[in-house]
Amino acid sequence: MDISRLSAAQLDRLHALPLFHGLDEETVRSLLQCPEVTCTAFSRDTTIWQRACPVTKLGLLLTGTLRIEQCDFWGNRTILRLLPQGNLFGEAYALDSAPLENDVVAHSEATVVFLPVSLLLEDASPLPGKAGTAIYRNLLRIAAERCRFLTAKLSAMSQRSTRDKLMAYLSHEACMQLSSVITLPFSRTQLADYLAVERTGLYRAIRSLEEEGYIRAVPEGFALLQSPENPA
Amino acid sequence: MDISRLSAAQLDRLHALPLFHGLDEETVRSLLQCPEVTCTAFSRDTTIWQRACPVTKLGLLLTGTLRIEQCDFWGNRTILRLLPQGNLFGEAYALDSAPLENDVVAHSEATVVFLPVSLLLEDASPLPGKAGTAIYRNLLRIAAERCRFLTAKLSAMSQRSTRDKLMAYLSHEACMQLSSVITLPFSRTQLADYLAVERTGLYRAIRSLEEEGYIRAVPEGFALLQSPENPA
DNA sequence: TCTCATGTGTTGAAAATGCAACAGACTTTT
DNA sequence: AAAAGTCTGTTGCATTTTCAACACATGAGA
Repeated sequence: MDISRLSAAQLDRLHALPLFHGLDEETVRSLLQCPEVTCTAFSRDTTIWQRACPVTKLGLLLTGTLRIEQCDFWGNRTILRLLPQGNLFGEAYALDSAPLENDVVAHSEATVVFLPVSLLLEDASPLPGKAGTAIYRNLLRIAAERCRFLTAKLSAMSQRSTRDKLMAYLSHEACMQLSSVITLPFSRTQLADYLAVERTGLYRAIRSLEEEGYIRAVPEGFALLQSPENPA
Repeated sequence: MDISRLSAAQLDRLHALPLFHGLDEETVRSLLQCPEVTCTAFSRDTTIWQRACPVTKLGLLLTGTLRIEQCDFWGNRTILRLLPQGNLFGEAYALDSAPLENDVVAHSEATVVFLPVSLLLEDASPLPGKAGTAIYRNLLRIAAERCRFLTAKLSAMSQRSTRDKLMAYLSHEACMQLSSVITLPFSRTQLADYLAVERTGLYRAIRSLEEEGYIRAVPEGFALLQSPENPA
């Protein structure tokens, strides 16, 4: 699919991505019109990239959802995460010329814009100096944010029990949302998947924390209580 | 402590860091001699950075070990990880002006060189054009590698059982080491901490995988077997 | 309206995990 | 050479987690 066939709304959405922050519209447009920039539509369950393949392009997921999968040594497949619309993917591999460690599959119909890293980073980049620096800075921001997110998740997941994972997660969310009353971005079922615990076990943990007065369920989320209030 | 009081060996070690890859010695030396670059010695258990403080410098751990800690909403402290000599730290926060989410403490006596990000990234950076680009590229590489590492660890930790965490870890190591016979970088006790599982549970998992013929213990590591060889 | 699918919340029983305690091998210190 | 410390590997037992099976509410579609 040709990049020029994208709708104006799609181009606007592309331009609004954090990757292009600080770049003027004209620069982005001319970048996207380079012949090396491609746009492909994938139908459901099509493999976009496979493990071990060298990644030289950044992927910009314009529409649809992708699935990051992994097969282990013995052939067992796991779904690592779903990538919603608007996300950048592959940057951790493309920026470091590292072989891909998992498979990227279209989870629904999806449209992806591929941007060769050489266009952005090489000395041959067509970007004028200022714009090149802005892209670098944006990429660094994106990578830094990803690291912080992964570290936070890892610190919750390092807890031994479901109960402690939940507490770590809530605690972190309270910091992020700057409030001791927090709104969950997930359903409870999704929260269980996110924390990689059994849904039913999560319910049990919620109940016991409530009974001990550490948290209180509120619509859409939880309130964190400073110390046990109504000990049984 | 003045940067100029560092020994030649220490300067060499600094220069060899991935952050300065591709930069000539002269550039690195002049960068380090900027008055904004500082070097501090910390004694054991001193807090270097505290949660929520704005981080504007990269830390280069020249000697010693640091400890990354976290306190949750209810005051429980956890050690997230230890940072060995030679590591860069704080970059995920400094590069994105994000407030720190945990505490950094000297685990042993430690020497740290602080490099304000403004020296590296701002338009006012004293680095000549080429060198500035090289630093950007190095920072991106470092961040990308960190992301890949964290993602890999997260994918092992997302497994529900100790057994599956171990299999995921071994499977990944086999890929990295390009061999089905892998060398562990840890003792088994450390491996248990790394995977955030009980040491004794890990032993049980190892035994059962061995009995079922999936793996075989070899000196310093494990051999992965394609399929059950000696089913009980 | 009825059905089908999906999310919520609960439970009992089986299996896995975490904990505490132990014995042996090996090092370092005294 | 004895003592103290650390790392390995094992086990029993209490607790937690998972699994499978429920009942119930809600929303979409026929």
